[in-house]
Amino acid sequence: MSTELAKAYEPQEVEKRIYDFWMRGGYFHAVPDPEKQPYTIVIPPPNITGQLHMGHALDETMQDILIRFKRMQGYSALWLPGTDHASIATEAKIVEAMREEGVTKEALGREAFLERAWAWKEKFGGRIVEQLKLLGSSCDWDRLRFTMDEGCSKAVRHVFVKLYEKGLIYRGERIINWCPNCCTAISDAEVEFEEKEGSFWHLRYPLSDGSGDIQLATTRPETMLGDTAVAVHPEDERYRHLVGKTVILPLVGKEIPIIADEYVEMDFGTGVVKITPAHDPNDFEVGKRHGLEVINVMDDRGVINENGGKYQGMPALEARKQIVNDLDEGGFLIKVEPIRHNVGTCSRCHTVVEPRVSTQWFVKMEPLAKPAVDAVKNGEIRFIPERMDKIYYNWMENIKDWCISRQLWWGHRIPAWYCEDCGELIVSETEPHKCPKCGKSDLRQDEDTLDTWFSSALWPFSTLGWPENTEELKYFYPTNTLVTGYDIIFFWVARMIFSGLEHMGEIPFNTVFFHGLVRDAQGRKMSKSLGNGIDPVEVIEQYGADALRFTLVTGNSPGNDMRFSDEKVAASRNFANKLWNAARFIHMNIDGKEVPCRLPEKLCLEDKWIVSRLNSVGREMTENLEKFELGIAVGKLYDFLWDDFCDWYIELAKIRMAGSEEQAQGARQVLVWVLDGTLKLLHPFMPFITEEIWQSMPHEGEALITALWPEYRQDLSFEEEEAQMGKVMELITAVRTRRSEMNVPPSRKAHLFVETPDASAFETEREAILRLAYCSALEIGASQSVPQGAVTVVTAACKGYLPMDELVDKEAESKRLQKELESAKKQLANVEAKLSNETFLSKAPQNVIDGVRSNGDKLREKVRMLEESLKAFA
RNA sequence: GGGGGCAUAGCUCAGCUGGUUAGAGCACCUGCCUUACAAGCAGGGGGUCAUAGGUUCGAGUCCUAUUGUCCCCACCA
Repeated sequence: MSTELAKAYEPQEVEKRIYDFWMRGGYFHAVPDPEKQPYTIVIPPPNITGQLHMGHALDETMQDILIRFKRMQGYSALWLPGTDHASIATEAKIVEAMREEGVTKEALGREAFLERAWAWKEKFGGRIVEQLKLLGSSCDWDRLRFTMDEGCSKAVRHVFVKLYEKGLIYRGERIINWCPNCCTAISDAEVEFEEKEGSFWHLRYPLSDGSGDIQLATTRPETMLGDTAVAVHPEDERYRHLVGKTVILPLVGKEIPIIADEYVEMDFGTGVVKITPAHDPNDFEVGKRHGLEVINVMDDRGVINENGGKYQGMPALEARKQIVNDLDEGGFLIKVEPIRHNVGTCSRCHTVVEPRVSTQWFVKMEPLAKPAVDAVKNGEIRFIPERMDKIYYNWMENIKDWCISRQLWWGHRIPAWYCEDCGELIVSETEPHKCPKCGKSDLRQDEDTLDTWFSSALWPFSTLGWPENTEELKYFYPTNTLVTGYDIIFFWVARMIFSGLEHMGEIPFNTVFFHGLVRDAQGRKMSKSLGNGIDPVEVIEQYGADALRFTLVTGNSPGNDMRFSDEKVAASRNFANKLWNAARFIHMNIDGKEVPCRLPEKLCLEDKWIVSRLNSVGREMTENLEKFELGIAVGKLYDFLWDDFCDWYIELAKIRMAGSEEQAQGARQVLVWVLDGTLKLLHPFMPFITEEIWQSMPHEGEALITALWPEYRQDLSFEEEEAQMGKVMELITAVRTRRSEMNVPPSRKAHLFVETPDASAFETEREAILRLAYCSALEIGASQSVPQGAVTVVTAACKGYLPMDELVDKEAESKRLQKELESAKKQLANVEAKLSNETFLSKAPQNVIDGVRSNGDKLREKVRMLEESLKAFA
């Protein structure tokens, strides 16, 4: 960078070059280092099929900020990257691509399909990684992992076998959620309820003894083919006499019992429920209690099977039509009502889920959930924001067993084999060659694969080499912070917690930092169907990665959703540009000169002020960052850089640049030093521009990314000077305001008289006042004889007069002073009321009382001065 | 049915453990090309902090209720 460069910061060229520089330097690589403390973040692995979206951008930005911060603080900071195979999502995409070629999975066969899938992974798995780099993510790319790589797969098999042997994984026939489109079982967490318009069919089931009928209603008439009972509430007087009797199931002609079960709600509908154990979770439970037969009437594709009689071969919806029609003709249909009800859909494809009895693999959750709840309750793991605790408890405490088998090919194949000969089930980490029971070698591996979240649950330790006890695992586990969206607390966070506790005997991370969703400018969720998604890559191209990052963390608090708009990015870009130009200004003044990045021996008032401000901003930011208040932290630096450094300090420095060489050199060094500190504090948020500028400035060390984070220094805290400078700034602002109100252009300078009991600060900053308050001359003293009718400005520390008689509307000026006096008096009255309040004085902390007292003193002085000025008009 | 978030300037939002006169960005108004930056500079207007109670010396901040709004979980056939 040099002064010849563009007036505006151009990120496009800089970012690529700086990222290469970091990569070449190996700065992202973290190793176990006994001299340092470890700090670890594992990335929430993005799907290999995915493209970078704003959610990722937010997620990665937060992680990168934390990692860069910790790295600069001297930790061995590991950010471990990787990607997820996303079994169901990826398989669906591949199948879809194949359909366009006219190829089906079945025609291709398992092996050939998997070849395609791996090719797909090679082709697209790298894309998202490249996009993460555009954001500036300082991941340790040497450690890039994939949930289906050898190590992770080994961990998966190990865990499966271990849990099976402990009895925590079992295979069994249960009612599960079946997606007829994806053609696989899915877990409860993968079902999304959507409110849909439906119909409520009221039916009549005749009693077998011919004594009448019983009426009930259903939203899914096609399941009646599998009805094995009709249920009423045991205390329902209306039906008590019917319990134990049977009805003839219409269309099927089978005799089924009327049973009593408390599950039935008397007040809902007719108080009679048809029971279909094979196709409804509640009915399944009822069926178990009453020993009812379970008749599955649908196949994998949601087509009526051989149990459906004449309806066999019809897809469910078609069967529904036909059945309703037949019921009507048979006189079994009473009426049809429209109804809005919640329907479970597949979270991936939004097909209506079919509850269905099927043999699947499950993880027994209760024993795993308990310690996982305790870890959060006892504070070992902390959620930010805290309210996420409740969501977590609520889920974990009502958890059902986790269905982990999927009828898919892309994923970790279940390490279970069946002996074709004796039927023995063998669960093993490695492929068995003969049956341990009968000794035959005719073994067949289970066809199913595991839920994709089964492998991601192991991510914090499988990526560090587990089940081997590697150096990395010992050093970096447990990890420190997990950054993720609140939407995957169940899918992922909860499962990592119980997995870590179960397999490592230790929590996987101590803090979970949740962020919200990035919404569009109108507050809508970004989605493909709405077409309102904003591509982070395009934003980076237009405004730069730093501007995007800054936008994503500014002005929002943990766990809350945020709106994203072009205007916000533009504002962030402007901030980057502001910094760029401050650096250009400094270059103008130091290029060709010997200026070390070191404070000069002698600091003047404004130097001490800015140094002290930077010092305390640094301390506050450190505190904020440690509390994960990223937005607050960066906000403070924004104000410091823009308001204090640019608008005041640089303006003040210009005066000294034109002064003696000694003055100029002092200013140059302070400029360089303060900029250096600012760049360090800003680096985690805006890594590219800060590194670029830092490299061009006098500095110590080879890269900003590894520079030391500024520590608070007591010797650089100058409270008195900050107060003195404050007085001067207040006067300058007051004069500017008065001039502006009178529409006096800066070109028209005026004489300024300053009356103050303590002139020292004003004397010290004489030149600054002259220049920044647009003065032609300046007189400072304990008292001033001022020409009649001068404009008055009153601050807490002084009174200023501007003899601009001809511009002054005497009456208006008098009124204005009167108004200002009243306001000051009102405030003073407030303060005095407080100070005469005994309970306030006895109960409020001393520092608050002192604050009020000193404010009272200031106000009294101000009132006095205003009254005096007003007299001049009388 | 259960749980939670949000409600602060025209708009988008900050406001950490309660403590002087409630802030920012954008938008708006006025004046400035003051040789770092017009993506800028200097000023300005604009808020009874959703409503009603309560706790407290003191409430945007804590408690209760109400209204509006968004979300999560469960799910009635």
